[in-house]
Amino acid sequence: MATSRIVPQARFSAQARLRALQSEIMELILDRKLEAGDPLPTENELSLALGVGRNTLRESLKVLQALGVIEIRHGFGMFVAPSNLEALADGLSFRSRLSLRHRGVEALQLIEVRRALESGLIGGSIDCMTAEQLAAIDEAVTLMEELAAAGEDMIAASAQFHRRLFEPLDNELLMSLLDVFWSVYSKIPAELGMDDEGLPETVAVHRKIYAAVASKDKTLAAELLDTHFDGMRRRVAEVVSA
Amino acid sequence: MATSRIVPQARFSAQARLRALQSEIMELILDRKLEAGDPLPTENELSLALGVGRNTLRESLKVLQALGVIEIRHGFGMFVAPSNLEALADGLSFRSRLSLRHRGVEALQLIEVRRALESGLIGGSIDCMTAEQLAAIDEAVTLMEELAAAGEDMIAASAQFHRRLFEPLDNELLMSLLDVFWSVYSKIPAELGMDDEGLPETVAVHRKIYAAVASKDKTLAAELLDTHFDGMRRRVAEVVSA
DNA sequence: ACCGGGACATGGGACATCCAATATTCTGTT
DNA sequence: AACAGAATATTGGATGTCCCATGTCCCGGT
Repeated sequence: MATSRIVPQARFSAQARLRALQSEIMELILDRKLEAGDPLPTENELSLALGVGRNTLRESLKVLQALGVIEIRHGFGMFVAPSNLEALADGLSFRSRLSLRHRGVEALQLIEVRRALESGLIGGSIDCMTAEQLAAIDEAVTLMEELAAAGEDMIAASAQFHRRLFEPLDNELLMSLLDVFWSVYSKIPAELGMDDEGLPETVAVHRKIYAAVASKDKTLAAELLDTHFDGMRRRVAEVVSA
Repeated sequence: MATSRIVPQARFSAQARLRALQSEIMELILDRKLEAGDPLPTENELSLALGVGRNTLRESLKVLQALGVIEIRHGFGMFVAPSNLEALADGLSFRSRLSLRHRGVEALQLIEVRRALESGLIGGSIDCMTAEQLAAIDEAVTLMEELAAAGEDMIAASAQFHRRLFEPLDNELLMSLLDVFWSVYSKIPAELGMDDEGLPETVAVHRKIYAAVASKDKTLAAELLDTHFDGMRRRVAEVVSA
């Protein structure tokens, strides 16, 4: 191997090479102090700068796009993306669906993590909740009740409810995570052929949670969330084991 | 034939097309009832089956690889991947570094989420912890103490400690999330120019947490974790606001 | 009979070169 | 001044070609 190859990247495993390329692009963004919304060099410039073919570069760029690092606009250019973990939902969702074919372990894990997050953070959210935000939660519950009465799908309304529960924390990361979990969770009933989100009990629990939050009862709110997710967990477990 | 393909969802943005292609591949995996470790068709077969060029297909495949859906082995083939969210760390980590650069709010959000997760799940972990797992935690604390005494870097040891705390739950999703958070968190001190993980107080807190876990005191363990992360939060907040 | 090395087949990795699709920007006409 | 269409820049996608990594298998040596 004394033949010191001129090749930029040594003969590391292919996976490592691709990741290295991605890292290089990210470093380039950080080095040039680009911020969200700023344009990146064009594909041609980048492929030249990094010494790789445009096609190889594009593979990395698409990955970065999927990871939510950059935004690619056809015919215009590439830009540093604003925060959003949405893309991760695809991978997670796929994995959960795959797991549901066996014993649903991943789906159950997802619910467990979500339970810990929501019941663990509700206290802090109650602390800094404004009257308007409380009213927005009330509104979401009311919408759920109406949809449930009409027998319509209320998964989206439920998501909005949970989202608004934690808006006071002003924590984008948490919001993104909740969105991801929700988008995965929303596919579970369809995959299992169950329809539990429409149950009147579910709506009632949400109403109770709202009441607890409104009365600033952190312990009760946390408990209710716990039982809510516990119920979900049990239902999924039942269907899967059947 | 492929030429006169009327392109079902043609007029959607290119982004949507790429995502659709990824979905098609995932559907294909699910339809064929492939499980983790099973081989996928070759790139050529897939590009033929899906009616796209091999290059385009590869872009999607690389994305799926990054999302942890498939595993690509050079010269051998592609396989349905076992669980691993490691790749997601790249995106998260990048974004956090981007935000640390000016505001550091995301760092605070990250710590908050981590606090909720760990203090919310420690109880369940204590419930199903074996003697061996407890011993492993003890070992991790001891390692931290030794490293701290020697004045060496103990971030990795700290990560191992937290990881072992939640091993009893056997929740891969949680483990992956903790890894992600840790990989981001480990970059915070460097990015902000602080060096707090080496403090003797930190080690002492970890020892106390171990003691609480060993005595099955869920409440105390959760409290200690809370204060631990709260301390972190305060230190980061100081540096950021300075 | 057993072991090892090398040829071979398979399949992913990388690149160059087209051309198509599309968003922005400029320009010319009204 | 305002609008329509052309020019341009940039990404999207397809194809062909070659390279290289990995696994398999045969064949020869021991």
